[in-house]
Amino acid sequence: MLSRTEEYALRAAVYLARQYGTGAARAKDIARDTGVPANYMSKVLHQLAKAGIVVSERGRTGGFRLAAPPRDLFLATVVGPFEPQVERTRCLLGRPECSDVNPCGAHDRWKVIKESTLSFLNGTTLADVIEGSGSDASR
Amino acid sequence: MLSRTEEYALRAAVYLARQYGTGAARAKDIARDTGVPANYMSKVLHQLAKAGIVVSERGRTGGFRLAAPPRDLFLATVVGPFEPQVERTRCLLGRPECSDVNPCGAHDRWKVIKESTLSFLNGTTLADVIEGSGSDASR
DNA sequence: AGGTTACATCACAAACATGTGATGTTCTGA
DNA sequence: TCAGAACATCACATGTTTGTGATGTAACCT
Repeated sequence: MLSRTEEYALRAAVYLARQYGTGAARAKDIARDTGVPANYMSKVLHQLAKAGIVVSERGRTGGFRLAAPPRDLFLATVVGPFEPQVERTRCLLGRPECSDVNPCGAHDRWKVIKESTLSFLNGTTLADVIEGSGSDASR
Repeated sequence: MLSRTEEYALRAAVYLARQYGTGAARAKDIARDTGVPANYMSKVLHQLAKAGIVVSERGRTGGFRLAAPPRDLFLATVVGPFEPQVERTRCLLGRPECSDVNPCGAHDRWKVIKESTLSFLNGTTLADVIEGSGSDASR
């Protein structure tokens, strides 16, 4: 459902959320603890930094920190910089035009799936995830 | 959410469902009408044939037919031969162990998404799709 | 200051998905 | 029977994702 790279971004963000407020974490440690190749994780973290989701600090005491409290960061924000941009609206059956007004046979059902995925990503914060389960509706 | 190849398989299956009972359709025509590269579609159709979802016939009057009535073919069946097999159970946060008993912080919410996708694919037939919309619950 | 430690960046390789072209093989129908 | 039409198969090209290695650059600490 999500690309590997997107998952890696989530893992890093959750990792940083867990130790929010306790200083910067080194890319190498994040990579090791999340089971992601170190150099690859570096690039992912760099992209997250470029997107303003994490802050990087160089030098001896450097590393990465979340740019905002976990409560304010949604999964969609974390994953956003790695999304293909396109294709989210593509018709499942390949029709050039496929919309609510002019739907293909699978449009309505497929739309439910897409929207529940989006609302999961848009409605869940890093804080929600590190606190454990519990739905939006329950608070 | 689905790979391109999986979408191509769906397009072909829906195409064949639409003309179920009227004989075989040629790969070239299916490819043209669904907007898929002809040679690529050939390979997709061949895999569908190997999986027993469609039947191929050679020779002058040859082509592809569905191996069963549209009402009996679920989208999951069509897409199945192209699924990676793995990764469907992978933890979103990369934990080696992640299950209902021992869940990560995102497990429950993520599970809802995965299951709604699966129930869409497992609960929708080709007949449902060509008839237009209408949910399982409504019949 | 200068060395060490971190991130930043570049170059490239491997794996996979996707797409193209050519050729073989089987069946039909005249 | 045999030529044509269709699928079957092989070989390969392209593009993207994922992963690896080496080097550059900035900051800290002694």
